[in-house]
Amino acid sequence: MVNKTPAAKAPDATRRNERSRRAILDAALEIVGEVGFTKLTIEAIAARAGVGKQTIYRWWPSKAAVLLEAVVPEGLDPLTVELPDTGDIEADLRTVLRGTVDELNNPKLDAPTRALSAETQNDPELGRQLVERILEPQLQAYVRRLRSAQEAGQIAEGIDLRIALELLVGPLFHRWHTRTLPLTHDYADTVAELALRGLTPR
Amino acid sequence: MVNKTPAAKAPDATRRNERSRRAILDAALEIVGEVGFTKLTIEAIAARAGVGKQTIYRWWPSKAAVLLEAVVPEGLDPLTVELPDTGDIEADLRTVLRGTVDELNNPKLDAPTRALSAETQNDPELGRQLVERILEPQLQAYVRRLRSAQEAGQIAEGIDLRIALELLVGPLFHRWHTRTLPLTHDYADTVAELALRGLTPR
Amino acid sequence: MVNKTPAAKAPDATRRNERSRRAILDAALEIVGEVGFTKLTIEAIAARAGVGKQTIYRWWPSKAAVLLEAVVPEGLDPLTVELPDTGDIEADLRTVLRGTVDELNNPKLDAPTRALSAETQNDPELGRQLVERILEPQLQAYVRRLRSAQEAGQIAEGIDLRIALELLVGPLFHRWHTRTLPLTHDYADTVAELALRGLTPR
Amino acid sequence: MVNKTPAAKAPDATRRNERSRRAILDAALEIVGEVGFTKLTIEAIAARAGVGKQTIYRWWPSKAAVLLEAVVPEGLDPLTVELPDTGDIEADLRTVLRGTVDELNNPKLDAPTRALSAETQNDPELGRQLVERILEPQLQAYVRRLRSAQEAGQIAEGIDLRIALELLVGPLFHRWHTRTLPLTHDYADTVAELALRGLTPR
DNA sequence: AGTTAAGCGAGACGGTACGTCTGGTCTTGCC
DNA sequence: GGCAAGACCAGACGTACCGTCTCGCTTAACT
Repeated sequence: MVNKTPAAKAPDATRRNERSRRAILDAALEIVGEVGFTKLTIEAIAARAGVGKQTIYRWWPSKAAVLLEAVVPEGLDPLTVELPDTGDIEADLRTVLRGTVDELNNPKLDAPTRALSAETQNDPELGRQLVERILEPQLQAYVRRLRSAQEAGQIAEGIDLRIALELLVGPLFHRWHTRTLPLTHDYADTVAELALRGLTPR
Repeated sequence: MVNKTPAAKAPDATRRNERSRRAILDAALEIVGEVGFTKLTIEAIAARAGVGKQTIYRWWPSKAAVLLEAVVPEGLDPLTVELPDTGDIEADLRTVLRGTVDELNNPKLDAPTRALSAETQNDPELGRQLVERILEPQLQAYVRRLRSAQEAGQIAEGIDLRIALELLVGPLFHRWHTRTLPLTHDYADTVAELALRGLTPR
Repeated sequence: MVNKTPAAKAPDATRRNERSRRAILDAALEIVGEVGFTKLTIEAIAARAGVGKQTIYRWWPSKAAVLLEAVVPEGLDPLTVELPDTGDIEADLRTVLRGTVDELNNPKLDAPTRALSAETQNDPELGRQLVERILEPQLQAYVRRLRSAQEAGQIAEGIDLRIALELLVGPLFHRWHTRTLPLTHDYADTVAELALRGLTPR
Repeated sequence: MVNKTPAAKAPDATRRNERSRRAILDAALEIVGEVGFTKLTIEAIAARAGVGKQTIYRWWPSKAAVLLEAVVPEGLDPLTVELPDTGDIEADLRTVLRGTVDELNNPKLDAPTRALSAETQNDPELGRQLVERILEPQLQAYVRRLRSAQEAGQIAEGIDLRIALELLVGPLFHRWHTRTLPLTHDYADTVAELALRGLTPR
């Protein structure tokens, strides 16, 4: 399928100007970092990128969509994501959760990430894309690692690994989202420990 | 403290028109339910409420602030919140998490709640208020109930109850926020069970 | 009955606060001199005069009416106006027209006078009042002086003195109104001379 | 000179939409005739003309400027204006002043003309433009006709023709402006006669 | 002397319009 | 045909004033 609506006339992607595309994505990231998502405007992006507004409207449906593409790691994300597997599930989870904490604390990513996170509440379609292209691949990697642990007898049989995963990442996102308390490595460790304790066989 | 900025001249709250206030809050809730937060405008609220725009700007700093006040249960929320305490911590948590699931699934609350949740990402001050006035009182109730269970020996000593609480509610909010999978009573039960399993003494 | 319109409730003028009245007139004159008539607002007058807005609305129908009252020489204008009569009509007219030129060039009166002059175009009722209370008494004084000259044989019989008067003052007001060329004593003299030349008997 | 302020970025006049321009001018004239200048608003013009407000603000600095352009005869006014020259100066002036009286009595032109006349008092720059683009060309035509009469010996040498002109038109504008007495052909004739009498050689 | 009814300062209110900003579309001319 | 540029229609923004309406408070005048 090429067009959602029959009347839509899709632009010819082969003639697309890659320089303009990069300039737009870079400008969007810069501006969102400077003034926040609310004051990020298509006009400002176009001006900063030295680009006509139509060039943005031609390729993206909204400023959030631009930001989404700007945030997605350029080359290879979809399925390449993999968690470490040393055989020690708790150690591996600590490592990963600490990494997640570090990412969430990264000030350069903070503005666009929060902006996108916010916008998904108002724009479910955007949310679907963000989940599909960024979140879900990572969650699947968790599931695969947990399955490996389950097969090794480190996690009780019969446990829904999807829920297990949410037990691990839910607390981190909750704290990030509400800004109630700081996200630290200690916190990551404790979450990993307590969650795992609920998952291990008795 | 009376004024944030010395130059600000606060309006006289004793002269405030309560009818207008209610009309504004009601109109905001109605409109956000109809067209979503992005298309909710101050002008539309004023028009629907039969009120001048200035009357909104006089008392609220943003449409999000209006919505916040509209969503807060009118009379008595701050500390009255209390969780059931039957002595059976798992049963009580199931009850409460099921209730939370029901609230999150309530279509009438969905639009304003997501709108506020989103806006807190762009407006930290709003987030602070939302946490302080709505979220934190409820979380504290969790902490009190968990402490009671801890004292009854149902939860291991030395466990940080704040983190315990996040283990319970984090997964629910994560699923609500990402719209990945449905929020059901079964899900609430499973989360309660697995989280508690990690908290109980060995 | 005291009221023109049955519904109108006239305020009791005997209880009027003279201090407030003066403060309002003074404030209006000050502000119009500072920012011009367009930016003269009732609110600004009230604020500067330390007066409630209602006190202005109670006694005047518009900001132009305030200005009109502020500009009218306080005590004695209506019929006291009299032109000099030395027996030499040309000399007397030169004196008077030079005086008019001086008044029109007075920078303190310029702003309010132009403002009122302008407003009469949009508000004929105001124009009627301004003519009746300020302009007409002066014009009548001209007519009386011209009649005296006519009776002395210095002005031809049969000449409409109303038109004669307009021949004298019309050019001055035209030049003042259009700001085309400067208003000088020389100009006043020349107008008096040429106009009179058209009025004298052959 | 291109820009008054160096920072101003002038819009590209070659891209201007002529249909919008005409619609705006027509709408302004209509509305001013219906409700008067004070209640003429930019918003109403835009709405009636089916035009965005910005399109008005882009090309005109004020509603008065719009009206000025709307009132200026479209094609060819600047120097084409010429008074009749039959050789009989008094007859010619009667013709012209009668024509002026008719124009000033034209009810369709009355509202916008009075509005502009009024506005020039508050906005000297507008006054300058109105004089330059409308009034002065006509006055110059008077001067040329008077010079022709002077050269024919019908007007005394040494008379300042600029002042002579003001003797003729000043009275008419004074009466129009003050609305004291009606403007009739008889009045025009009398003014022409008396003024000329003052100008002719003895 | 006590009551009562205005005028008064203050400012909240329902409105209208302001002049600006941005959204999203359309047009022009360059490449 | 993509693109930079930017004019265009549309409409929300947040502000300024409008003219009306309470609210207490003075401040007479009239019991």
